[in-house]
Amino acid sequence: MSTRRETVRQALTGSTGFRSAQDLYADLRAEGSKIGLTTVYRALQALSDSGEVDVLRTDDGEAVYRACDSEQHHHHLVCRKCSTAVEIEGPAVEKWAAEVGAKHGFTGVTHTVEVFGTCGDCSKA
Amino acid sequence: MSTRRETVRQALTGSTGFRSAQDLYADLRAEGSKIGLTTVYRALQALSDSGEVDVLRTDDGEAVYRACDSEQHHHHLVCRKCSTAVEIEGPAVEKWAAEVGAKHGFTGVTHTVEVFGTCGDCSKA
DNA sequence: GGAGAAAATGAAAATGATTGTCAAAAAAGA
DNA sequence: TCTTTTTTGACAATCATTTTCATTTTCTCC
Ligand SMILES: [Zn+2]
Ligand SMILES: [Zn+2]
Ligand SMILES: [Zn+2]
Ligand SMILES: [Zn+2]
Repeated sequence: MSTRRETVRQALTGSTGFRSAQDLYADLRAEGSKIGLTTVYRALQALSDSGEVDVLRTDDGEAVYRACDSEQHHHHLVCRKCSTAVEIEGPAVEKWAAEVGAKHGFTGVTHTVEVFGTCGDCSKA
Repeated sequence: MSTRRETVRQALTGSTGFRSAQDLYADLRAEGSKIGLTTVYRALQALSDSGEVDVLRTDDGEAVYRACDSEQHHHHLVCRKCSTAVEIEGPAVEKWAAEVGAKHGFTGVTHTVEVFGTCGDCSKA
């Protein structure tokens, strides 16, 4: 249990939205940490592999991470402006995805589902 | 109506799966075209902007494109191995996404939904 | 058809996120 | 403490994508 990995985890937990590796690195450095960029990437990789954090890609392909409350399978409602996210569930979607996959003879069916919009706070500005 | 853009469009139409810019460029050069990589990128950008082709991101962040039959909003069932894709629809998902967005006070709600798996042909190998 | 303006093209350089390398520093074990 | 293993971080290398910019190809008007 490296302390670095813990540092990154906490930096993520401190945010309600999705954050990029570069973002987190800048924040950590700004608050005095001597952590290296490579280490931030490695920590996020590990956290992501172990399922402790969720990852998604922004429109321009950048990977962003989030330490979600739920350990179970879920999806996100993400604000386009501030990147704040709400964890959401959709049983109907789960079933639909599995069925449509099976219907076309696909195996090992998985899915990615993300909902985007502008959150209440950002809508006012 | 540049002939280059048409060339790229046809290269895409010739494939049933999602293709990357680099892929298409390699193919076009292989078949004798003198097209430049920059032009392929520009053509795909334009086709994507005008909604003529669909775009999605692979796990490693690479953008891949597809010239779909349907002009209407739809989603895809994509093979993880060969990238072949089937156009699918899910009215229930559309409604669910809009509702969950509204319920949390989000405006301008959109969504991305993709289903992945191994297609029948690839499953045999 | 031809001259000049405007748009399209592509080679090469620049960008920017992510990954690889490798030697130093820290942690774990004996 | 001494040795071995793991973690770390500066730096270089990758690689898709974007910018630049000069050249070529269209368009427009005569
Ligand atoms: Zn999540
Ligand atoms: Zn799901
Ligand atoms: Zn499509
Ligand atoms: Zn939809």
